[in-house]
Amino acid sequence: MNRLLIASLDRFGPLREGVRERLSECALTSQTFEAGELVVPVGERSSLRLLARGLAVKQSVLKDGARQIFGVAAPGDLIDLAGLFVATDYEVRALAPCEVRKLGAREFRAMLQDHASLLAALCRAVLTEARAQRNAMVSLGRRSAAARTANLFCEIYWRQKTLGLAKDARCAFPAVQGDIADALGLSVVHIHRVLRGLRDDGLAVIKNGVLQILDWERLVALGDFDPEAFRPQIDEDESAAARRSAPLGAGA
Amino acid sequence: MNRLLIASLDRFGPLREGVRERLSECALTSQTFEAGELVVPVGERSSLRLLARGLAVKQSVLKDGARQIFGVAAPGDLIDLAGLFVATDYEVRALAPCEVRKLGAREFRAMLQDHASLLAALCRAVLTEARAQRNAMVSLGRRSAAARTANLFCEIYWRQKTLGLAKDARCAFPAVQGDIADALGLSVVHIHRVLRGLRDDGLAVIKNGVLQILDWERLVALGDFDPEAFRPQIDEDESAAARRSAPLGAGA
DNA sequence: CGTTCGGTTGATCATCGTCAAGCAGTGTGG
DNA sequence: CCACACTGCTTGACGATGATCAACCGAACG
Repeated sequence: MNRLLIASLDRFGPLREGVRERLSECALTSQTFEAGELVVPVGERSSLRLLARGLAVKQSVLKDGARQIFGVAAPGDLIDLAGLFVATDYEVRALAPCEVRKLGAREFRAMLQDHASLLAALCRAVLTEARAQRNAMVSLGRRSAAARTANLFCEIYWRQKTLGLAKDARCAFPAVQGDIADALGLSVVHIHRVLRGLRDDGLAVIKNGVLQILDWERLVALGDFDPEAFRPQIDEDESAAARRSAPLGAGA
Repeated sequence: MNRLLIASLDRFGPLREGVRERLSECALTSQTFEAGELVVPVGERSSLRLLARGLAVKQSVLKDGARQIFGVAAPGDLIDLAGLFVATDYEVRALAPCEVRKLGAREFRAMLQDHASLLAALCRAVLTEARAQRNAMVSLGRRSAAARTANLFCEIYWRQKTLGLAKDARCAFPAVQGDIADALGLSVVHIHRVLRGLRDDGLAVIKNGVLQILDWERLVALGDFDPEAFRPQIDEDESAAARRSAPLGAGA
């Protein structure tokens, strides 16, 4: 039951052995959400929530009703890192039916006190999130509408592919055009035009919540995509050393 | 000599007493940079660098020569957090003459092993950076050129004011129009027009590297500025408890 | 004294947003 | 079974925001 959580934290590892045991003994509450439901509200205090299944977005709704999406969460992602020490400043909303596993706040905070390697893993997870955000900032600030869209499609596909969630150049992306618009700082109408452009040019198609990559190379070139921006920020030396001393990483 | 570093980390505290002692014994190398000089190159491995004096920007230069600025660093900021566990993905460049104090990588990493409270402080610092980035994402994605500029001016002024670096509604902001453009995802020409607009409307003026706020209320309203986005992500409960048990925070 | 850098201005143009309308699929209640 | 409403997609017309191009100015500097 906790294997996924441990494997996910291990992505940002190395986790010391004591933590794994302790984590595997923890009670996780599992919750499911329908598409469109609010998974984490703004102002929530974090309790280490893991997205186990489905897709969700981290977003903020502005005073004037506009929305900005900060990132898309895939299975294995910790979705309330922003609330680690204070209340979250964004909300999480399900894009598709989701399963979320949650560690109690008290238990979680107690573990943080005892286990530095857990804190280190979380720190790396936050760094990874920050890096992905910087990629999005480049898109928002300096890339054309088509390039932004291509970059987002590359991200969505690439991340799911590394999780084994893509096949035949297809993966899930159950976002409506309004979601894509709010992720890329564009209008719905314009997103529609860009989408048609990508389809006409044979780069990618999105249909019925499924993203199909037609020409990966050209999509990467158009979107200036760098997979490095989404790699977990693990320390190569340290993690290699840890793997030697404690063989067997709980595979993803 | 190390007092500033300790005070700065304490902003993200609480730091346990042992860490403070250990930090105060560490040798810091101090470096100065002229305006325009490269302070931290891309791909550098972090060694806990503190901006002690001056202003700098965190930025990335794209393949096509375009530039995106991710944030402005003020005195007391840790500027190479992105490289905590891997190589930095952005560079840091001095906006004004800067003084940077740097802890050696080996020493720093050794301390991280021993002192969980230092790691926690760094984690909070990273969370703070991530939150500021999200504010910038909202600007880039959903705010007009004038609102973006107003928001940036509010940030620059507010942060320096909380450090005691502003007086008479003035603070340092030695950025050329091209810098502001690259921070806000706009062109130099357009920034110039926005700047003139803000001046004509009596909101703010920037001249000779000095930002002068003329009407804070209206600037905040125009920029939809929320100071919360820049508050250090300390845990209110924990830090209060720590202050009780270990009175005396080395004041900023 | 020429060069460079930054600021300023105007003219023109492209990207993208807004408005408006129509269409398809889906669910709902009469 | 059939309006009806609702949501999301599509398309066109129009306009605004902001980019690009070009030129000039002033200050700093070698």
